[in-house]
Amino acid sequence: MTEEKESLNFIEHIIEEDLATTHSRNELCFRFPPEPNGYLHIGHASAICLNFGLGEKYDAPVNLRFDDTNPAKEEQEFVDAIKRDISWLGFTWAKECYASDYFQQLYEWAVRFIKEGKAYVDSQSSEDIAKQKGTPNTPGTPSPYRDRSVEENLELLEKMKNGEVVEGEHVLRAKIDMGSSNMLMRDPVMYRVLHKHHHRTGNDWKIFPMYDWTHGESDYIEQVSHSFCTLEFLPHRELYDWFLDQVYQEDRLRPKQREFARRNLSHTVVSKRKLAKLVEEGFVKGWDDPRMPTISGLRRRGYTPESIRNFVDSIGVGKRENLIDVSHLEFNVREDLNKKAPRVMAVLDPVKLVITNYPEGETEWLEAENNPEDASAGSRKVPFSRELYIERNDFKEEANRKFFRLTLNKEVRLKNAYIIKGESVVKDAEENIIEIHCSYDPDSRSGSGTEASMRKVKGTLHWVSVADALPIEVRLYDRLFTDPAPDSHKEKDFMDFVNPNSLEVTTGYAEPSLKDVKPEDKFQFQRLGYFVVDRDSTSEKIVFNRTVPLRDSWAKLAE
RNA sequence: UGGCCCAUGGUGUAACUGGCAACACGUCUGGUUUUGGUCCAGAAGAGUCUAGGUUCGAGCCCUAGUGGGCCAACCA
Repeated sequence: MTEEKESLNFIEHIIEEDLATTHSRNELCFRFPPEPNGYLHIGHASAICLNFGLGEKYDAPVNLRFDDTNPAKEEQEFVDAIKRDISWLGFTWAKECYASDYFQQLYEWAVRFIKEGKAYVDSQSSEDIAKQKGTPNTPGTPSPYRDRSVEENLELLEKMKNGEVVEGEHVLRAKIDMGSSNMLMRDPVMYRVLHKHHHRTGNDWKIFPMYDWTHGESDYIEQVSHSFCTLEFLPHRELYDWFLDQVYQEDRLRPKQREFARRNLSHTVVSKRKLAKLVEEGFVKGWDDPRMPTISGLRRRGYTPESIRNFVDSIGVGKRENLIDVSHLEFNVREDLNKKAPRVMAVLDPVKLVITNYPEGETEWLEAENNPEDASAGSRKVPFSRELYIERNDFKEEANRKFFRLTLNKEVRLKNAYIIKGESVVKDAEENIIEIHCSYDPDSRSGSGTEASMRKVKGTLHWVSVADALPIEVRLYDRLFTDPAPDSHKEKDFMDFVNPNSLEVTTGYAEPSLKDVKPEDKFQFQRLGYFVVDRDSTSEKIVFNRTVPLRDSWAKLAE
């Protein structure tokens, strides 16, 4: 066994170092802590793959913890959707946890804080409290309630808890340092009063802990060793540690928060508020619209879990600002689908091709390989006859040498079938081509030894037999935003960058073997791209979403 | 007027305690192929934000500057 020199990302370096100094391997424990207030999106995929990936790498548990401390925004529906999406990505959590399970413990600790003079009830308005906080440049001033007696504090917190005060009347604040250069240390709010129904605790609690007061303590309760979050939480670390200092006991493991940069995808917006606007204003049909950057949208677009995980792994983690080009993501889908998606033929912009020397009324069933990348995928039969559909832009009456498709008097191969030669065209009164006539070489059937090495033809076309053609509906997608970074234009509305042509609905014909497909089945339509069967469509026809075009081919076909 | 974080080809990351800047995507050539896909071979493209310093030697360490980001929700 030779030791492979493996390059670690900075997160793994942190863990390796802790393993070498302070932590034993079986102490490692991670967590993914979504707030159940919306759907998971591609941005979350990074955090999911990071935490669960570490779990797999170090054989350590990863908890799925719902950060459900704000009943105003959270719903059971989102809890279910999040669990479904994480499972779909292929990850398994060790424990399903809820911050709300720790409300009682948190409350008992808070009482202790008061008794120890580390917390007090403030009875000012949120505006006044904000004012006293100062600015990043100027220190804050202490609240007039900062030195309330322990008894009074205890009594008021009890009232808050029992719902005897209205929302906003009091808050519980930690007594830290109003002069700190870190705004978060200026007596942060620990509890606020909220008379809202919570999706799990119902109406039991009238006070709800803030994020900072909940997160580190939840990590501590679950004995999470490393709590990874995004960079904007870096200033929270000092507070995370302060809260932990107050409750930490020597014989327990002490969690650490570390931060990484969130990944930004070009031509993508992940702000919940903005995505919601797209849904509300009808630019997309819902949160799982195939154009949406949500995990469910990507799934419906035909992305595979593997492609998303490979993508996240390949872009790594860092600490700097970034804007990852979507071509990275697209590469990963193509790479995965290339191995998995059976090749089938479909024609989206049909024009009739008549093989003049082929017997009328006859149909022969030709052998077609399902996937050249996967021998075990086997083969199928496709019907061939005198009248076929081919792609309109696969024919030009005459063309230059760079045109690798059908022209008059030149030979091309029909995929899985015969070599044909263009003869003539039939046009209507407006000079539109209605039919293309050609002849075929009966001896050139696929597999008959007429490969390119034997006979050079201009190219290979996909086709569908008219008599057996299966009508289909096809949805072609383009990027949702015209700008690589619609979020960076602070002075402009992101709606200015919504691409009005992000969806093109069209029809076409596919080979009959597709008549029994199921939702989420994926195919490569030869030369047209990767497609996925859409579920619950409103169309009579089978609907296919194009996941992604084949590399380059679509642009060139459309030239 | 403050504090903290970051800075490597077009993009994203590497470079283990300093030792000729690597990988992937993208781009461009050429070859194979019954997909203008795949696959194969190859190329171009950064001398690591700037200026100093330490050192035999700096992308890595130090100082200053510049540029970008974060911090003033009873959101997370």
